[in-house]
Amino acid sequence: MLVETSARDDETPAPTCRQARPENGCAECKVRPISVCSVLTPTELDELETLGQRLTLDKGQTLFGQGEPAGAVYNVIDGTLRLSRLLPDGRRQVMGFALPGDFLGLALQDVRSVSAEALGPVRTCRFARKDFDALVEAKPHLLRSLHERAGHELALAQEQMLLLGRRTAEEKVAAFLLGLRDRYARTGRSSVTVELPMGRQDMADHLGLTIETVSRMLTRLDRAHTILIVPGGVRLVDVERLEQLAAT
Amino acid sequence: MLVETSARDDETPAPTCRQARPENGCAECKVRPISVCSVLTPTELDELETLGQRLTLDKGQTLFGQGEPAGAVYNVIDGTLRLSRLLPDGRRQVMGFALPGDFLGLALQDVRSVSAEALGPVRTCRFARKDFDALVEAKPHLLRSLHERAGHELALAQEQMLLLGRRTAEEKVAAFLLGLRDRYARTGRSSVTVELPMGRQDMADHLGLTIETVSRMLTRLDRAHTILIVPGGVRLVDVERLEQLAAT
DNA sequence: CGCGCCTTTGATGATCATCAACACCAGTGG
DNA sequence: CCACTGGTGTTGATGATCATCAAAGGCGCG
Repeated sequence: MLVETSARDDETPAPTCRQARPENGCAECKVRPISVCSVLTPTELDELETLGQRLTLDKGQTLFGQGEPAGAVYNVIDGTLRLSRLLPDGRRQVMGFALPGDFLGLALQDVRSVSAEALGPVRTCRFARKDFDALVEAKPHLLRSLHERAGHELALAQEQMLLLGRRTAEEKVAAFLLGLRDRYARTGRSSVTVELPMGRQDMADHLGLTIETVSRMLTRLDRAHTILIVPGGVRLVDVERLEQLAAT
Repeated sequence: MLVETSARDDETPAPTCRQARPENGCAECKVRPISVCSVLTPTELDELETLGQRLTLDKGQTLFGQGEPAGAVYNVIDGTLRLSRLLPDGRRQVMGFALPGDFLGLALQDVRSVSAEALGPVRTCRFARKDFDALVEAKPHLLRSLHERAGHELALAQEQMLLLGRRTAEEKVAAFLLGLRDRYARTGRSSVTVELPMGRQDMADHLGLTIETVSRMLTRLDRAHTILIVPGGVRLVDVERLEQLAAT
């Protein structure tokens, strides 16, 4: 989920991040085939390579914060980020999680509407808004690709609205697990074991529940042998039952 | 809210709709300045005019249904549409409402992910997907405009997720009324009286509540002199109080 | 070992859903 | 003219789901 906004001027460097040139070029980039870059020709990739900057975050670090000017866009290369919004009184809604291959800054807006925080070690490819805008201006097929991704985001957002508005706690958890499995599958990592890089509180804030309810629903599904809770994730034992719970 | 998908091949004509050539050209179109068409030059407008078709719906008629191939895109000229998604067991989530100036089919996808139904008499401008795609292909600035709108939709969708996941019933209703007022304001119709073309059930399905709760919250706000319920809508009496309830 | 953090589990309670009845209005036909 | 009907909205009584409050269990790490 890359629900994001974008920037106008150059950006204050992300507060606490190490930077480095990519150790290898875009041509060998692990996520190129599934990222926006997949629509670029080799020549265009060379162009892009001169603009991009590798940027690494450690667990808990903030890539950008809600309300900041959006001075850059990012490709996620490795790791997971939490995209969240805060209400003034501290209530939090997690809009989604960004996985490798996702693009942050799709909406090309000027102010961040969400914060992005690393859930573990994260590697990204950073482009200044100015540079990226020029590129988009010059390459309509890149814009087209961005727009297709935006359409996909919109669909995910709708799915999430349906979930938040009309599903029970158990259905929410089931749908979340299946959705995550599907996203992993599309990026190659297909498995009955679904890794959960986020904590229970993050899941709760994503599903509109409390941490206690998430925990209870997971143990309920576990006790019913629908899933099996394992360190760092869950194993989907009875996918059919999960799909029945999550029924679209 | 135009969260929508799009079409590939030509579309089966909307079930029960009268069709007619626009009685007057795009140049005089009431919503042109606020629609996607605002980015087109007079020459391009002429081009567009040969492609568009006026399409009128009566209250309750369906413009398109969830799961159908998306054979056309639409500009809403007049009236209000409800955009909704159904769960197999009948639970419904209203993703949003399309107002004059809104564009349906932003996402340029092949299958409709939501249904669009007229809440009253509606006039639209219809373009076959095929034609519109060709136009978008040829005019990058049109694509850019669509993308900007998509970004705006994404922001609205996020706002709605926050509302659905983390707000109380009273806050939901307050935020909904303010949001509607703001949308009316942007399209010119600014007023302290907010028209509510949708029924209570539609509001409930939009806010993740039941019809009874919506009704109760409205009367509660009315009794507290925060709003005044009037035929066909509400008058916002204490906007400050509403904003405090809706606090972003 | 012991401290901090996250998660789980239990007891209680509030919000909102459900069930039920009634009011209101428009349209229809006696 | 008015009773009748169906649709929509309001109000009240009751109840279920999920939040809140509280405490203990597990785990990594200094």
